[in-house]
Amino acid sequence: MTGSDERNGTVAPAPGRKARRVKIADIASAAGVHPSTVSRVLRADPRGRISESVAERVREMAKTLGYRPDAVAASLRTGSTQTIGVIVHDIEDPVYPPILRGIEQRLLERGFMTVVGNTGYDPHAEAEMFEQMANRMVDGVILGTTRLQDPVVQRAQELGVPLVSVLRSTEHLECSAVVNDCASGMRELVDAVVAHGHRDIAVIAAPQDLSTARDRLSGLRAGLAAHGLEVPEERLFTVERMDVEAGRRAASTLLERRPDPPQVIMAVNDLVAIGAIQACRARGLRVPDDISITGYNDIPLVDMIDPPLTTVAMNLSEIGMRSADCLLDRLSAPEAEPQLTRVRPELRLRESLATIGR
Amino acid sequence: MTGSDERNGTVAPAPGRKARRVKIADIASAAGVHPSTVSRVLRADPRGRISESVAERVREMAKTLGYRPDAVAASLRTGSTQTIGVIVHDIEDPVYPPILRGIEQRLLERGFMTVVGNTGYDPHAEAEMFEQMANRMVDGVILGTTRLQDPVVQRAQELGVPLVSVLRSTEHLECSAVVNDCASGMRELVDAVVAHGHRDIAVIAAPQDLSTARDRLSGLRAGLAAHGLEVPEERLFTVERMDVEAGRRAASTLLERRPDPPQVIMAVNDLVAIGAIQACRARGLRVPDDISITGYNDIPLVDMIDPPLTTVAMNLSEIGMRSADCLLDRLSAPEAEPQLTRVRPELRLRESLATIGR
DNA sequence: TTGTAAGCGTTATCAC
DNA sequence: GTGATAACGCTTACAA
Repeated sequence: MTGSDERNGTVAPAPGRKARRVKIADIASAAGVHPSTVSRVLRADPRGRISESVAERVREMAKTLGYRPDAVAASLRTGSTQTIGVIVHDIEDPVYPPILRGIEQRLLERGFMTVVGNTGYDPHAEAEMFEQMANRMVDGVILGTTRLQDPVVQRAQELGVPLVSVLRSTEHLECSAVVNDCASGMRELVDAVVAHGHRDIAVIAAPQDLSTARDRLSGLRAGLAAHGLEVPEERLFTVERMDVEAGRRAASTLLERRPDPPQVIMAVNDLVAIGAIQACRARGLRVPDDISITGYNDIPLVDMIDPPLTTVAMNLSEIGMRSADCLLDRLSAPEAEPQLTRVRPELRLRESLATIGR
Repeated sequence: MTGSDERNGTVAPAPGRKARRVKIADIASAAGVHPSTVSRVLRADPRGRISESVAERVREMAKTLGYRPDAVAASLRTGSTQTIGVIVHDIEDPVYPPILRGIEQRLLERGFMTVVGNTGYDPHAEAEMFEQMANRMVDGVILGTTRLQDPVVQRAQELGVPLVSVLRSTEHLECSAVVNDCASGMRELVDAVVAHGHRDIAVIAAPQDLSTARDRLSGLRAGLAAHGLEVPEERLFTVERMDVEAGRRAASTLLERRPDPPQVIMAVNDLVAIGAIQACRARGLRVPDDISITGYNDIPLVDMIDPPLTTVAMNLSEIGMRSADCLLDRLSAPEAEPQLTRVRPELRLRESLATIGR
């Protein structure tokens, strides 16, 4: 029974299906006014002032007839769909859901809907998806798959499609971006690692064509440099994809290569860190007694794994909301200069990082 | 450079912005044919057969001018947006991303886009969201928030909007649904619990207005009955929301109520189970030495927590794909009878379930 | 095989 | 204040 009273007055469509949809013209003739008047009333158009009596009658009629505006027709006329597109690599990657939630929440407040597309890490799919969305279905795009040089960003400029990059940015900030402040997060993490007595540090990084991966590595190096340390060549490894399996393989390689394991493995993200933990265990190392591991992201449940993972928590839903704000700004001011917004993350110290007696 | 050759022939819009968008009429006059001919060529309309020479010329022109079809205009004309809506409670709930991925993947293959909406567990938001989507923006809806009696399902019928329920179903199958086979999953789990020697079993269930919650509880009872067991009133608890916090509170209450803890707590899902683990620990109980815990869902990382959680893995992406298939079927055959599809889950035995010596 | 013309439902811009 | 009218860009009978 909840909410059913909201539909009071709605004429149930005759059981003989497919009741023709009520349109503005129907309301107009029922209320004895012109369609344009109805339109003005329903959109509360501030220009054409309508007498309250007519407005009342029209609203009444609209409700009685069960009028539902046709968003497609309105879009064709106005050139705006009140919809924005979000492109992500893989919605199962735990960084995306909180971002999407932030985006969606903010957009909904402003009357926008959100269409989502997965690329499955395929640049071709990404381009294709963008084209589809750009074909007038969306008013703008939030790109969560941005590479340092990204053809999609360029294409968006060609087409004049408002675009904001989220989570990553392009090399020369060709478009506005809202990112995590990876460098500062990494520095805090490095400070903690060093403060725990670690000196022999191995790193599992990711391909440097992603700004996140690059910022994390450079932040890490900067942090170490501040302590007079560095990452020797043979302690630096790279994964192609940032998942558990890749982390496991990289850590295995890492542990094979030298007889003595490092004191700590700093992974480019939590999934890779988890893979590293598994690889260490597989070789009989205890974590964190024999070797410490750090991640990045603080994805759900990493505080519950064994051992709880030391990591850096991005403020993902905030990043999402900011990117939505940013896109909405661009819709109203398309010519504005691209802006880079950095959202600060927070260090999460947990048991996977042990203190080393010196 | 990848893929840029695909845009060969595209005339870069003059730097003097806002190049008017190329439309079918432009191609028509450029190619010296009628717009309708262009339309037929571009949609590869099988009826109006076009001479290959004209077709060739038109395609050529379209490419040269950088034509991009206007999806909105086409939708207004055809009445189809090639878009479907998915409504979920909270995209951060880990059950949804794999489902969305399955849905999106399948729909994309068939040329559909996916718009997603979060309700935040608010029935009013759910109804609102459905109305928005139904206002001609989508060809159909996949509902992931279905309650046993769901006004949205009824509303979809009124409006003639094709709708498929995913993950849950309505009481009397008013619409097609693709669900996990909760009952059979629970039975398998109960068999395992009993086989491990447990007899004193506490249950944290969820409100029975969700079909999943109901099916799990009835499956659990049926499973126990098969072993001549039951859940006494004082061992049955209910959480309002299925998250960690609620699980923690329920388990605390449970442990307070009787001096002796049960041998095992079977939680309605993994998050609740994790809350239960935390509550047990907070009261000084070791898991699984002093008390066993089981979950349901096998969300990411529950195999990595301490202790690894015994649970049941739904086949979520398959559920997603099937629901997409089901919706597409309904688009072509709207009058078909509602179908219930059950997808079988798999038991995941892990350390959180200990063997009890008898 | 191709052209003609009539919309799809809405809103913007005029007039009155 | 309200009405008339013309698009928005595309598709599709129907004609030729």
